[in-house]
Amino acid sequence: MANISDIAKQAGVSKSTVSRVLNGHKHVSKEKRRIILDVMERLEYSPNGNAINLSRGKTNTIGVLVPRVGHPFFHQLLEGIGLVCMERNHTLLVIQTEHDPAKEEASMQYLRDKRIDGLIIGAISQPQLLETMRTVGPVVACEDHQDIVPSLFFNHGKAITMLLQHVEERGAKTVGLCLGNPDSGVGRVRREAFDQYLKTSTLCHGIQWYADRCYSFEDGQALAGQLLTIDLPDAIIVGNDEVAAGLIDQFRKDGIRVPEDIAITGFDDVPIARALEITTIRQPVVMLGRLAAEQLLSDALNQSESASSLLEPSLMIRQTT
Amino acid sequence: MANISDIAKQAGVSKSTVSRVLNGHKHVSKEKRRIILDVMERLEYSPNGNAINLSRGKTNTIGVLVPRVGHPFFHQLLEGIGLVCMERNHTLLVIQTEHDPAKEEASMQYLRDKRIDGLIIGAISQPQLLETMRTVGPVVACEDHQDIVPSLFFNHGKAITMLLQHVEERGAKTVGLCLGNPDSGVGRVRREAFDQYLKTSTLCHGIQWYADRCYSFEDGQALAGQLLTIDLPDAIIVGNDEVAAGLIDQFRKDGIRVPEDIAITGFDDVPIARALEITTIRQPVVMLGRLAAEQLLSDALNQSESASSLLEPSLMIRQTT
DNA sequence: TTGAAAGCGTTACCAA
DNA sequence: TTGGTAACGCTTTCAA
Repeated sequence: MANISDIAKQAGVSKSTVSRVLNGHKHVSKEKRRIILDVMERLEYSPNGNAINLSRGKTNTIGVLVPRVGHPFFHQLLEGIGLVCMERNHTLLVIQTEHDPAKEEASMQYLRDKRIDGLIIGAISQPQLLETMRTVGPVVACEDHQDIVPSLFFNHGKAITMLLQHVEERGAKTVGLCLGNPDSGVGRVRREAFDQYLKTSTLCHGIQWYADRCYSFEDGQALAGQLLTIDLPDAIIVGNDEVAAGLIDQFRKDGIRVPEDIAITGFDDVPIARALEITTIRQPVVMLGRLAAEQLLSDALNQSESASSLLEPSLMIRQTT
Repeated sequence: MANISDIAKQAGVSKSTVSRVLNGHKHVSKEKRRIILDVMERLEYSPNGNAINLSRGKTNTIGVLVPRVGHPFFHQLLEGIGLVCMERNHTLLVIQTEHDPAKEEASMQYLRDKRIDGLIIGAISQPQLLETMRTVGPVVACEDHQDIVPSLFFNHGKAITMLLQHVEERGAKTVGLCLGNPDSGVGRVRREAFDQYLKTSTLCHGIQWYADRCYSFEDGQALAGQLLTIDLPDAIIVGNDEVAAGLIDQFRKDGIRVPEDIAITGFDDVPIARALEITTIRQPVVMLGRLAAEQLLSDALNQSESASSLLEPSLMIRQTT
């Protein structure tokens, strides 16, 4: 593979001059520029990205930390981030943590490493890591960690409150809760809002109606099975549409009527929620991804103060409540 | 930020020795190793990734080309690839093309660039590009381009045949077809298999029962509306579970019974297909991602001959046929 | 407008 | 077991 020296030699100029045309600098004579471009063409020259990165001290690459790209929230987030990357000529490095603390910690290495210019946190189970991360490079979170790093996130607390209010209005006296990862920022916020709401309401909750680490349709089906062995609550708030769908599916198979016997709410408004007419929360996740990426990029360029902001959810009322 | 020279100086050894402990080489005295590690700790040293990449001539990073990460097929593929990357200590660079030819072409740059060690093609609209790509670095495709590059892909033709055979056995005399992008490789293969089957069977198809560019739940609902203005076929083969779900949903709302009045099949076996009990085709997409990544990595290491292979679909018979 | 040379932070070869 | 030094391929500063 030809390198910059080969080009310089063949064109009869110095590396500096070649570098100048490479970077579109002025102050290069028309003739030399033409010769250099010719030689490049002839030798099928292509600059080495790592050398550029090393020399410039930056990579035009941003990393994003997600537990799993298959999860609807995260792949929508990735899509938004990816779009901004395209527009602004950046590259997207995806780090899947599978909620593994060790992997979360290892991800910091990329930043330290200088292999990425900045990092977007999709979700993190050890927020304390953020303290160190932000000393290593620009970080933006898509969960509420605004006391530590700039954060853009949905008002999950408000969403939970809206759901509880809604099922209560529909006449529920008892309510269950099913979360994904209870240790994530989102998990904790949801849990807190749930507990908070109950304190000021006559709605009842008992530990037998609590579950977590439910992520899939099948997890929902399994949960339905468990719930059937006890008295059902009047309503259950589920942190994810697919899990809600699994619950509904299994309940109906077992002759439990939704919403008459139990009201069920989902989260995210993915297609399955529309198909099953699930009452759920809609959030513009792709947009969140875009905003986070834009924030990070302008941050990395010191173009603006880093700010946090809270995006509002909307309640989609359908047939399961 | 401390670099390797700083460490060497403070530890009173040469860069070479530091490099040796960094890479876990033997032939370093216990004592020096300890001193060096101490200094590293004290200075919070972290090696520069770009320098390593440049020096080694490789990055332990693989790229993957997808139209859109939000599409179910592609995010499942990404998930599989991502898992292998984790296991084998590699990093995943995601390139979203949005079907844009210019972006597909630009993606080659990463390979040329040496910023990635290999490239996985999720989908590409200009297969001729692959000719050049494979001269630039290792490439594996997840569509059928086996005449050009190693390819791992599903047998879509077989899947269509299985579906047609199944609905015919169930008594269908007339059948419709609904595709996504008819110009994609997958679209063409499916169409061809469909036409082929009809030639050797008494099943009937008419142009009024054909549709394409249907991608979403809503597209399915709209299609149901259109079909209702004409005589329904006995069965319809739909290229995507979400579209099938939309069809079913709208039909049921309009009092059409599925499968009695019309049998409907989907494709992909995503959660919505399980929720609605849709007869569909299951393809282990995450596994395809894993296999492709493993193929690429062993390829990049010259560990094996590059081979292509055809993965078999399975028919999931449920309640809509 | 051009070129020489000093980085950038590693690895790896060759001697010692 | 160690160290010196030449790569790796580019950018950038300083002089000319």
